[in-house]
Amino acid sequence: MDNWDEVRTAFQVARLGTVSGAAEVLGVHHATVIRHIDALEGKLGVKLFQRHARGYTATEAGNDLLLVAQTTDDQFSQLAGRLKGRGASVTGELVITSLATFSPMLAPVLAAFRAEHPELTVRYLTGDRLFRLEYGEAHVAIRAGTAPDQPDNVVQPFVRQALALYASDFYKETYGLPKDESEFKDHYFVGHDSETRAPFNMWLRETVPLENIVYRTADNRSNEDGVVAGAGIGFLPVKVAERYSNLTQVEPPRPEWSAPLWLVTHVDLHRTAKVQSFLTFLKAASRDWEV
Amino acid sequence: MDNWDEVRTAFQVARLGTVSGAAEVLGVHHATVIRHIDALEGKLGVKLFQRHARGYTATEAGNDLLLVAQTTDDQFSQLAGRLKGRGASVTGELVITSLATFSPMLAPVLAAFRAEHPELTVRYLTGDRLFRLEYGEAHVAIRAGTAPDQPDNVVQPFVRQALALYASDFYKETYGLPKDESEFKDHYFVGHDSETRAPFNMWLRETVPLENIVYRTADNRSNEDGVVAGAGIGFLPVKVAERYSNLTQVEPPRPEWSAPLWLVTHVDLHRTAKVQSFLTFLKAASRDWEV
DNA sequence: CGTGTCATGTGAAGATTTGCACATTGAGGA
DNA sequence: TCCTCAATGTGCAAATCTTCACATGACACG
Repeated sequence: MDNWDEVRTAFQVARLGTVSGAAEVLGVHHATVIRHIDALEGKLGVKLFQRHARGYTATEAGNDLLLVAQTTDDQFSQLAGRLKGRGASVTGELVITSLATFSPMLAPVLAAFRAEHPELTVRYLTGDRLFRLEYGEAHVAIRAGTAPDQPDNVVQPFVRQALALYASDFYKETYGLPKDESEFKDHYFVGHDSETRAPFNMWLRETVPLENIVYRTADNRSNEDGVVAGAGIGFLPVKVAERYSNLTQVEPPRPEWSAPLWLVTHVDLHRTAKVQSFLTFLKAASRDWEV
Repeated sequence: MDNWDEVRTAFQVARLGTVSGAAEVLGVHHATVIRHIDALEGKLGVKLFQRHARGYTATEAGNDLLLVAQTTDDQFSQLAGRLKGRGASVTGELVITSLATFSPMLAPVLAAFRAEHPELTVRYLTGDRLFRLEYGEAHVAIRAGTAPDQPDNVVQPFVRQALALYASDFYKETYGLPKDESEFKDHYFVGHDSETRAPFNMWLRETVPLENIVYRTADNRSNEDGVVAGAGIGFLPVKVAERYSNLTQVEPPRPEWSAPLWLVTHVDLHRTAKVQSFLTFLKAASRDWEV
C-alpha cells in the first residue's frame, strides 16, 4: 500500500459508483481514475470493483476499502481545518527563551499576552544552555550581546536594557555610599566571577580595583541576591531594582553600560500570526525599558 | 487536503526527522520529498517542519499531522493485509443465485461447502427477477436455457437436470397410471400456465391434448405442489421427486426433456480463489444429477 | 583547527503520469 | 426494435513530476 492517492481515487469511485463522477470530484480525467484503479487492484491482487456499462460497483474488498478510506478522508479534512486555522490564529504553544536575567521583565508581558489569547499555552525556557531556534526548541528568543547571525534566523533589534548601580539599605548603613566615581575605590562591589563581554561588567573591571569586587557570582540571579543582601554595590536592571524597596540607586543608568538586546525568530515561524502577534505585543510593552 | 501522497511523505519525514531518511523509506529521491513538503506547507499555509542542517523537526502542526497520518498508515496496512489475503482465501461472502427450482439440489451443496470453509457466509438468492452479475449482486449464477452471452460473463456448461414424469399415490388410486405414452390422452396433467421454452414443457404441449392439462401453475414450486397433491401427472426433477415417498415415476428421465444448465460468473470475480473453489466443489457434487 | 561525512537545496534532463480524442458498449425510452 | 445518452476503455501527445548532478552548510572527530 505505497500510494495513498490511488486509495483516495478508489475511495471516490466506491463512494460515487462511477469513474466519471469520481474523476469530476477529484478534478482529473476519467482515464486517470481508471488507471489508478487498475494499478491498485494489480498491486493488491484483488478486484475492488465490478465494471459494467453503468459504472463501477464495489466488491466486498471495495466496500472494505471504502470504509477505511472514508474515515481517513474525514480525519484528513479535520486535520486540514485545524492546521489552516492554526496558521492564522494565536493558539497552541508559544515558546519563548531568554537568559534567566530577563525573566522578571518578561513574565508580566507573557502573562498579559496569554490573557489576551486564552487558547494559548506559554512555555518560557531559561537555562544554562542556549535553546536553539533551528531545532524548533522555541519560537522567539531574546538574546543579548552582539547581533546573532545565524542564517535561518530573523534578527530584530530590541531594547537596550537600562542598568544602574544599586546598594541595599544594609550596605548603606554599614559602609555609606560613594559620592561619585572617584570614591569607588573605597567601596565593595558585587560582580561576575568570570570576565564576561557584557559592557557593564567590562566597565566595572576597568573602573573598580579588582580587589574591591568582593562578592563574585556565576549567574545573574545570584548577583542580584548579593546586591539585595548588601554584599556590595552592583549592577541591576532598573526594572528589577524597582521591585525591591530596600535598594538605593548609587549611579543612574548609562547607555554605555547596557548591551543591545535582540529579538530572534526562526525564519520558518517568523511569518506566522502567532509569532508576529507576540512580537508586536512585546515591542509595545517594552517601550519604557530603554535607557 | 487533495493529495494524500504528500501527507504520506510528510508523515515519514515527521517520523524519521530527516528528508533523506524519508526518501529512502519511500523509495524516492530526496528532492522529491522536499518538494512534497513545500507543496503541502504551501497549500495548508502552515509550516510543518523547521529546516536545519541536521534534518527536519516537526512543528506543532507537523506533530499533529504525524499523529493523524500514523493511524492512517496503520489502517492502510491492515486493509492491505486483509485485501491481499482475501484474494487467495475463501472467506467473506459467497453469493449464489439461481431459479428457485434448483434450491432443493443446491441447498445441500451450499451447506457442505460452507462446512468446509467456516469463515464463509453463504447468501443464496432466488427471486422473480434475475439477479445481475454485472452489478455485483452475485458471484455465481446457475442459469437454465440457452447459453447466456453477456460479454463480461464467464459461462460454463453445467449438468442437464434429469426430469421425469411423476404421479402421486392419490392420483394413482383415483385415476390409475398410463401404461405408456399412448394412454396419456386419457390422463390429467400438471403443467405450466404459460408457454415456456423449457423443453419438457414444449414436449408436454405437443404430446398431451391441451384440455388434459387441467392444473396449470405459474411457477415451478406450485407445479411441484400440484403433482404431489395428485392434481395430475407432471414433470419433476428426479432429485426433487426422491424427497417424496408418495410419488411414482410414470416415465423415466429422457435427455430431450431436460434443458442444459449453465454456470455463470462475472469475469472480474471468476479468477478468485473463492469462486474457483466453489465451482470445483459444485461440479464434483453434481456428477450424479445428470440424465 | 582542518577535514570528512551527512544533511538540505536547486537547476536541467529524463521518465512517468496525465489529458485529449475517439471508439465502444450497454441501458432506457419512444 | 431502434435511437439516444451516458458510461467505460485505449492510443498518442503533452505536461508534470522525478531524478540526477552538484552546491552548500553544519557537526563530529582527530
